Amino acid sequence: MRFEAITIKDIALALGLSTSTVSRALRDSHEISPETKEKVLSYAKENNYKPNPIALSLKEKRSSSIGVLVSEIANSFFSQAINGIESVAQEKGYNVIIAQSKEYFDREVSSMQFLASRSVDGILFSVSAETSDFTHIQQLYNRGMHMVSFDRTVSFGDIHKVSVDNFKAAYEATTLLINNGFNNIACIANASFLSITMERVEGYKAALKDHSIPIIEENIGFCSHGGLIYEEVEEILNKKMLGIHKPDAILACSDKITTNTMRYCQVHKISIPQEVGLLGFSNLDLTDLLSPSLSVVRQPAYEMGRIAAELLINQIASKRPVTQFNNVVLPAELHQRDSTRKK
Amino acid sequence: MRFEAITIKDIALALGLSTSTVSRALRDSHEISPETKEKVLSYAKENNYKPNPIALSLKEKRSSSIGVLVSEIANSFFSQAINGIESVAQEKGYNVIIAQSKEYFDREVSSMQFLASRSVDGILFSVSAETSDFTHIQQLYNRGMHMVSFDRTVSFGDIHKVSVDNFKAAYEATTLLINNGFNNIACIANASFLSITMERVEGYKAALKDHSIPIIEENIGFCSHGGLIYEEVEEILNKKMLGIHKPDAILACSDKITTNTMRYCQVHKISIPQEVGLLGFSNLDLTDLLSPSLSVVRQPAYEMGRIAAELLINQIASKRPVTQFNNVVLPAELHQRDSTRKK
DNA sequence: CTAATTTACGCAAACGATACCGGTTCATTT
DNA sequence: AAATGAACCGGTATCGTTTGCGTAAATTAG
Repeated sequence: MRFEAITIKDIALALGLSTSTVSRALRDSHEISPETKEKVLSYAKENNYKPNPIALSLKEKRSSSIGVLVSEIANSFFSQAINGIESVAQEKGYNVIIAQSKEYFDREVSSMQFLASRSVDGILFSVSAETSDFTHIQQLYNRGMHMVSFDRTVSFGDIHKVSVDNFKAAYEATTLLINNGFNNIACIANASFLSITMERVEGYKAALKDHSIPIIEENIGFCSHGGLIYEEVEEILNKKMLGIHKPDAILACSDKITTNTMRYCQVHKISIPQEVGLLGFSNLDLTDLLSPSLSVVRQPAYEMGRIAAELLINQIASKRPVTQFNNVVLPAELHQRDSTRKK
Repeated sequence: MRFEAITIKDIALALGLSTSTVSRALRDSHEISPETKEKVLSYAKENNYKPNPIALSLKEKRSSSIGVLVSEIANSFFSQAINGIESVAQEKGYNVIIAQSKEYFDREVSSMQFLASRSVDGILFSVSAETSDFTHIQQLYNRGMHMVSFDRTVSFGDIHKVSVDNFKAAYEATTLLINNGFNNIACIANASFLSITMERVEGYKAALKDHSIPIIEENIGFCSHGGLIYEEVEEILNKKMLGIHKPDAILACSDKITTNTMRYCQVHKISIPQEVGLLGFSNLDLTDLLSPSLSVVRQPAYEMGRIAAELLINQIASKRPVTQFNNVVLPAELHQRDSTRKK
């Protein structure tokens, strides 16, 4: 037994009408008599008629679904962002179809193609750690796909973007470390070409400069695969912690890097904040329960998801082609806790 | 400019063939000459032809998409499970459409209706904390919707189920607490009628019984809204911790309850494990970095998602109606850490 | 009372792809 | 030489819905 719903044809047959009359009655057309309307409407209600969205999609050339492409779902920042996206989509009657790149460029390309081929009306995306080339995105975009870039945004111009003020967040985080007495601060960031990486590293550098602290390039590390696996972060931290300029504090520039750095310190018995201070970007909601409690930059992930989804759906629903592109920049929150408080 | 893809009709027109010939050529039918096939195939490749999945869905009466209904995406267990589901779906060419109940019965019903009305081919679900009545699920199921129940399973019979051995997990967790010298153990669980709650509480009780420890009903608390918000857990813990039988250990029976219990102890300055031991179900991957490091029951969430998705997709693809229903029960992992080690 | 207009509905095409039912060539068999 | 049968391809209905157009009956205007 297959799952089958009642169709307009069934209603027409049952009531001795044509499908077009039924269709118009359901859409409350003026050229259907009140009595017929009433008959159709009540019959439809009784039999729980729901228009077939697939037939509608074929006809209207739109699917009422949006795709979301992120590097990893099981990541507090992205799952919160998806949460926001889903809430807006639900309100506006859209499906959310999710796909993951797992930080691989190839998987990003194929996932995006997958979404496009599944006729989503638009795509919300945050690029993978391996993505420095945006042609696959731009091609899709130029062919008319509605797209909104969030978090790790793209460099080309005419597209809505939603992110936090990464420069300011990193600047203030670094300043906090400096004000707490740390002066040899390492910065472990994501892949070097990502927007968030460049902005955060710039904020880090600017804070050092404004406090007359020399910028040491060896103090900056990049995780070319997003710090997704522990070993990647370990390798980079080994270079810093066993190097000549052993830092007295670390600024960890993403969720995964932060937790993996914490793990590194535990594994290698490096005490925080005595031996090294730690401040990380993180959206976990129990960073205050960690040992030590962790100073963090928290991004408004849920809000970012909501805004990005609203921009996308508005763009999809807009009659005229959109020419005004927003670059929404939200403030991040800085929470000071024990991991940056020298005894 | 709208996003438009090339269709079979375009190919037919360009090559001076009929749509049916093109269709057959693309599907490698034997009744198309090799030359024609070659022409069609190369033209299709050149112009990046992708069959329109919506048209296919309408014709074949299947959408190649599955729905996932969970209480909350931003929850480590569910995001990992969705991760597993998505990986299988990707392999088999299915979309994953997600919906959240937020632990509300009403939202579960409407979300499930939403998924059904969007013509998903099947639904993977874990019921909300408020769901004691399964008629909305059973109705959909009886109308022929393919469904697989995971984690918080349903009570009716003929349906695939995937879960962990909750009884055993709770039994062993409780036994660990007992063996570590705790003997007045509170159990804070999810809503009382959920499968996972009943099984875990039974496991807890059985362990007490087997160790000749009396079962005190006041030591058992239920979070009727899943412990999603802190205040709910706080209220229940207040009753236990300020009551007559103040427990010396707590078994927290879900992700959210575990972290909120930990938060409670911090807020109320209750030292773990000195004043109270804590062992919780949790799928966070930094419970070892908490203060103190947390003893946990960890569920194979990714694996559960994979298995559930495979069962569902196999059922969808099956020609004959499925009569054999699996009840997959996986083992959970018990990790002993400091939160259960009395000094 | 005729002519014009309105009302209320049906017919059929369209969206993209598939599949059944034919039909037209040739080559092979009796 | 006629019949059979592959081989190859086109026409068309179909999925469920919307919509432009056509048209009969009913109403109104002149």
